[in-house]
Amino acid sequence: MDDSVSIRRERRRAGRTGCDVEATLSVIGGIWKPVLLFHLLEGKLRFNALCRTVPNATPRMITLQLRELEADGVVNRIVYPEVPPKVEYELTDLGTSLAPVLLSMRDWGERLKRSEAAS
Amino acid sequence: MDDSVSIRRERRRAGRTGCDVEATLSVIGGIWKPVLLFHLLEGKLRFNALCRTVPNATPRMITLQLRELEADGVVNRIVYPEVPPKVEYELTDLGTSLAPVLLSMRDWGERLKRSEAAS
DNA sequence: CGGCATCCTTATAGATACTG
DNA sequence: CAGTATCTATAAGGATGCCG
Repeated sequence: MDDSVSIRRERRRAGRTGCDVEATLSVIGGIWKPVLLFHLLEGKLRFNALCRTVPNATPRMITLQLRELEADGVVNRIVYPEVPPKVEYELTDLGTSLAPVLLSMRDWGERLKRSEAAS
Repeated sequence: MDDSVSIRRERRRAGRTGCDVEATLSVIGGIWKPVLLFHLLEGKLRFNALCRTVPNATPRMITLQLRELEADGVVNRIVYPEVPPKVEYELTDLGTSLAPVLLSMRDWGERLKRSEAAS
C-alpha cells in the first residue's frame, strides 16, 4: 500500500520535471489504466464487470490500478453497504476529460488491428 | 535482447485478445515511449538529443524503448557510418499516425499542470 | 558518440488462501 | 461480491565498464 503511494509520488515528480506528456503518463501510465478508464467512459461499472472487460489482467492488478486512479482523482469508488457487497467505479470530471486521449487510442488500435489483419 | 522480444510478443498477444485500446498499448505502453515519440513528432533527433529531452530516463532505458519502438515499426533508426558515430531516430508513417494520441496526451498534461499549479 | 554486456538490487506480477 | 494478505518467481531498472 505504501509502495504504490511512493510510486505515485515518484511519477508525480517525474510529471513535474518532465514535459506535458510525462504529466499525463504520471496518471494514466499504468499498463491497464487506459483500458479501465476507456471502459468506464460508457458509465459506472462494478468490480467484476471491469474484470471481465480486461480478462488479461488479474483482479489483484485491477484493484491496485483502480486505487491509484482513485488517488489521482480520475475515478470514484462507490461502496453500497449491502450483502453481498456491491462496489461501482465511475469516472470523475477529471477522468471524463481524458476522453480525447482514450478515444484516439482506441481509434489508432482499431486501425492497427485492421492493417495487421490485412497483412 | 531476447527478453524484450518476448515481452513484445506477450504485449502483442494481449493486443489481440484485448480491445482496441490494448492494441495501442501493446505498442506505446512503455513508460517512456509516448514521450520519445512525442519529441520525434517535430523531426529527426540524435540519440543524445533524445536523452536530453527525457532526463528522467537513463540512456539504457531509452535504448531499450527505442529498440521496441523500432521492432513495432513506429520508429526508424538511421546510422551514419562516420567517426564519431552518429545515429538519428525518426518516426515512420505508422509512428506519425500516432500524432492525435500524442497531442491529446500533451494537451491533457498541460491542463493538469495548470490546475495543479492553481491549487 | 552511441551504444551493448554484465552484475546486482529492487519492484512487480502471479498464485493462493482467506475475510467482511 | 469485492477485495486483502502473504509468499514467491521473475523481471525491470540502475551502475559500471568496454567497444567500434
